[in-house]
Amino acid sequence: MENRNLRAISKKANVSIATASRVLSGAKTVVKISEKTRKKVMEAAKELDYIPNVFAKSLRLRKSFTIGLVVSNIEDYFFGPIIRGVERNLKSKGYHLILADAEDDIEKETFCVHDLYGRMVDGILIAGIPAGYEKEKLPTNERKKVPLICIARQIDSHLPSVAIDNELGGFLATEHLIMLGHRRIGFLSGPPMLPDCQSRLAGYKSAFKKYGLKLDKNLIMVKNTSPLPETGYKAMIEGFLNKSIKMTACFAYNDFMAMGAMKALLQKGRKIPENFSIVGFDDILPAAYSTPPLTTVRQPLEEIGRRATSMLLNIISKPDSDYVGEKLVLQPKLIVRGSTRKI
Amino acid sequence: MENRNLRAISKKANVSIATASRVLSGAKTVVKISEKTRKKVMEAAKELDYIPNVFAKSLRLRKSFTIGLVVSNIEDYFFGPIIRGVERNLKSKGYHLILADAEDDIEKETFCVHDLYGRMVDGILIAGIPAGYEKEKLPTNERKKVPLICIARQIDSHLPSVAIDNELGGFLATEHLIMLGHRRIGFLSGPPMLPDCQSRLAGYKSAFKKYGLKLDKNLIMVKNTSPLPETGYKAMIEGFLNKSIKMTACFAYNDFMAMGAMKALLQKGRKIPENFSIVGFDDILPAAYSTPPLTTVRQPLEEIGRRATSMLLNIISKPDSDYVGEKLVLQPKLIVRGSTRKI
DNA sequence: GTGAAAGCGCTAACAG
DNA sequence: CTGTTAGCGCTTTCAC
Repeated sequence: MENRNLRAISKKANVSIATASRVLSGAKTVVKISEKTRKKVMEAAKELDYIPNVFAKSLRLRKSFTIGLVVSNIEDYFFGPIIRGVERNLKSKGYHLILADAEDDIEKETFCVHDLYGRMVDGILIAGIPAGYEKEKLPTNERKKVPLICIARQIDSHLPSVAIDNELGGFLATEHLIMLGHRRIGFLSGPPMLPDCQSRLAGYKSAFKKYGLKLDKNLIMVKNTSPLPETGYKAMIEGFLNKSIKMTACFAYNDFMAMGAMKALLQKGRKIPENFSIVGFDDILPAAYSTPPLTTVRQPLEEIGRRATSMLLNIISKPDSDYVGEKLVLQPKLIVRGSTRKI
Repeated sequence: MENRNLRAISKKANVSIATASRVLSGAKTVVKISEKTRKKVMEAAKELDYIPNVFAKSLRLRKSFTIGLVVSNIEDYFFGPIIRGVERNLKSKGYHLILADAEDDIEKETFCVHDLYGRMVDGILIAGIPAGYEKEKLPTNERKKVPLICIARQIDSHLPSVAIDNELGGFLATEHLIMLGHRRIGFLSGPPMLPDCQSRLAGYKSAFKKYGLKLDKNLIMVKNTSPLPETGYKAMIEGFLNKSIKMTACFAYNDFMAMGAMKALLQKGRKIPENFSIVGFDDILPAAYSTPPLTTVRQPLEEIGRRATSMLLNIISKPDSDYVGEKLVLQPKLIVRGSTRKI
């Protein structure tokens, strides 16, 4: 009654443990088994309500059928669709997901990754490195040969990654505002150390260049805290509203910051989009439900999660393949809503 | 080089495997070990960069140091803080979190729980059962004796739970509107089968009763899909704006639905709070950043996650305690912002 | 204080 | 086609 293991089944079915294992452990074995014994075993398993012991299996196979996902901040809605993409893909392939939250702290990020190694995960996905990371601090995969992929934020290292072209995204957002006639366009920056923030800024700059606009440092608003609404709110007040700078539009690092900025603008009597246009980034769920609905640059978040997972599982199944530095770059898409207007 | 296990360490330190285990496996053992050998072992472990094999350990100890968390819909921001509360608490105690997303589907929910059993988790947390669940379908913990706790949505069964007093929350929201002079107050319902939705509705009704208002079925707007912005948007249009019903305010099942409803109201020319007041529920992150900022009933989400985790770990450590039906009920809190006003 | 050895449940040679 | 057997790495009696 106590032990629902292969031995119990083999006894009940009058076969050897090995045979029971062959029947129950799935298709892999090339060995053929007679229908009779197969049935006997299956029935015994059903009767005993057999659940294979994953630890014994993992111990034996040196494989955990588990991958770890570290998100930089679980409170950021940005990760919801990514997690979903990862989880769906994983589930359909019999893998499990161990989730770790770095709480936007680089020390915790490092701890999480180390911890995951100890958990013997077959692979690791890192979604959104916290600001302030240093390449050297990020635990590499050398030691344990556990493949590691970066999601949604490229890291200019030897690690493979799946992300959109952030520079193009920044360009599209800025170009959209330029096309609407804006000239004094701000950049509501996320944490400057974030590689994707740098890329979006680069896109912003290249749009300025292409259309012959002059860069002005006063147009760049920075507040070096997590890219949440509060940060956008403060950056907008301190970097623009409390100063006497001319600005008719801005491009925000992400939707969350844009939402915070919109609140600040409205409080100070600006009307969006009549007086001020704003473009976000990501297209998180509430972006379409803000007032006015937010024009933004969409990232295919679920797809990013899904494809990163496929890439990872692929690497896992072919451990000798040379995936170092492989990068998958997806395309962002401008979604025009109500927060931008012709000047 | 290959094997970084206890055997390697014991060889390097010239001790037995047993001794190495005693030193490295932590405090539990009452046996004393001389400082000398302890040091030898520790050094060897450090040199080899030893990571204990959790599978061997779990196999031996019949314990996984892992708990499973099933969320009904990872896209719902509602779960972010809950996950954080769970994860933080777990991490500090050396446990890991396997996350499963039920995608608001009761079949998947069931699958997830079964799957988690197979994963030998030491306990399970279920956050937000999807609508349409049936008590019988929810896998019970009888079989495997794996403790299972419901979070944020009480289920009127024998399962322990941690949640707020939803009826009180519904009462507070409705009372607030009544105090502001509203009499024709709607209820923007979530999926009616959801137990917390029923409780909030009950609170709404009891406020009506207490203040002598008359219930009117026309005031209840229902759209039986996941409680996301889109659902609130449609329910408001179909249940109110397209009809000729008198209504000056409404209480929404949650913030997400409130946001959708606000969009619908604004599109039809209503002004919030001048023409129409609305109260949400949960106080998710963007609630404070909507236009106008949303008056809502706050749930202490992170605390719920944290306390449910403590409860679960407690049960795990004392498997014989009688926790059946234990319920922890926390208090909701009305947060008044800008979406409600005197009539 | 320390070591030898059994065994957790499973899979994969190797025999037969 | 099926059975025997040797471990995977760890903890834990039981000796000494």
